[in-house]
Amino acid sequence: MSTVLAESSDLSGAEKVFAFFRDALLDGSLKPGERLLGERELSLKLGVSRPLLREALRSLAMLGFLDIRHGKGAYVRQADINVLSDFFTFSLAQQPDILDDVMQARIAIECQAIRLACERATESDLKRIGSRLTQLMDTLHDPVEGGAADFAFHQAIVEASHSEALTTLYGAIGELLRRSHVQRREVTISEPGIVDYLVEAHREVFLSILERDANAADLKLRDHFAIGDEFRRRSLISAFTRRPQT
Amino acid sequence: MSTVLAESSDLSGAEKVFAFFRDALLDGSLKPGERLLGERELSLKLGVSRPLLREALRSLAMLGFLDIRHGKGAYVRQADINVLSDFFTFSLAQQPDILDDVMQARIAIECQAIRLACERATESDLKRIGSRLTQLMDTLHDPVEGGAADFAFHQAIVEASHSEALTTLYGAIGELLRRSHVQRREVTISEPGIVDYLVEAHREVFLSILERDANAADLKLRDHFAIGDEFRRRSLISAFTRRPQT
DNA sequence: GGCATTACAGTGGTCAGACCACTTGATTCC
DNA sequence: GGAATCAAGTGGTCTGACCACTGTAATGCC
Repeated sequence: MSTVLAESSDLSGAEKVFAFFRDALLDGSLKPGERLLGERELSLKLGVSRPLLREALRSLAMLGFLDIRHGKGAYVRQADINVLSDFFTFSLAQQPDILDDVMQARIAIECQAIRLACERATESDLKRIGSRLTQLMDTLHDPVEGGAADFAFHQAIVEASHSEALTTLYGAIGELLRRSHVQRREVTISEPGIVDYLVEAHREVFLSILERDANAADLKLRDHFAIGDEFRRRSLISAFTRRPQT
Repeated sequence: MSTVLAESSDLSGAEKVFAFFRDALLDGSLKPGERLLGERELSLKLGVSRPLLREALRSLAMLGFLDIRHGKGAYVRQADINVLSDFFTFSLAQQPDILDDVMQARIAIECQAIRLACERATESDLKRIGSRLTQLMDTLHDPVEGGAADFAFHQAIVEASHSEALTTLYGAIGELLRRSHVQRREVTISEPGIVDYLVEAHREVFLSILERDANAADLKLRDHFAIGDEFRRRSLISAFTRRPQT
């Protein structure tokens, strides 16, 4: 570390801090699981202010290299696929028309997840899905809460897959999906038959998991999505039909 | 933004800031190329201290979403997915278990993508997939190049889906998938019948896209994955059977 | 009038010191 | 022995100050 300081006479404070971490991680003096010095002590050692050190620590935590615990300290961690979460939320948010297209990612993940859920779901998983289904039934007439409950139901299915990759990817686009759910609810809320559809479709999806037939569950879920699209299409046609009379 | 502030009475300062950026990017009020308010003004608007805002800004800059210029301001930039691939190369190389689970993400994305490719693939897409198939055929006996060509073939299918969400997700785990391909090739290279299987399976997948039957293509691809798993399972059994004789 | 220099406003970069919230271990009390 | 309290050390956040950079406007010189 004294070597780093000797070399860093022309580095900015931030560069100095990042160089310290880069070198320590690469030369193995900092390993996963190890705890860093406290912020006050480390900022003194590195010759920078504590807020500046915090900027660097927060950045490294966001990149998944550190795990910062309030009251305990900062720990070096093995970065894993969970770091995807923040990146995706911001990355996909910058794409135009993402709320429509993200539906494809949703279908991809959920249809594979429900197959796995048929094989892997525990009693605890099934209870949670059932509970989310109840909550969904209780919020059918409210687009915002209903959309959120709808998302939570589907998320419970993905979690029942017990695939870290699928769960993480789904979580990464979770905010986009929740917004997509709410948007679809708002658009279709006045369509005749929508409430009956929501009740039946979600109940049948749940039953298909209980029956543990992966192919049937996949098909049932795709039907759910296709009919949802049909309601949305009808709603758009209705809106178009009504407009010239306004 | 006032809505965000009204909702955020129980959020920490940092959470408030990140929620602001997430929402601004999602609702399009912040677009790539746009300049943020100055730190002093923005921290006042968000009701947080300037050092705290700087922590968030530095983090977002590290992730590639902002470009901070001394004396000029901070600008929103389009995140580059290649940043994440580099990150994976460095960070996940030590996590062998991820290669198995990420297969579920691969199946999810590819099976949905191939359905869309049957509907949406252009002549140019089909040409590219065909060209990748030829390359795959030319590298059957080399695990490294063959694995890479195999990955490129599948990636071309995902691109032919013309879904930004699927393409982005696939690209982000692309390095992991390429490694997974190579690993599977290395493990199965000595299995009898592997070459014939690789030839037939990939040709049939390509033909299924040409026939534009989404359900059949999905099934064909799942068969491809299942048989690949069988070869891998056989290879593991062979290795186990041979070991006691060594 | 055109060019060069200087000053100023606004920007980010960093600092010191203070206070709040959380965690953990030690001590005291019942 | 168990529960409650306290203290030390941790991270989380704040205020206010000053430094470095950028760009524009004003001023002076030719």
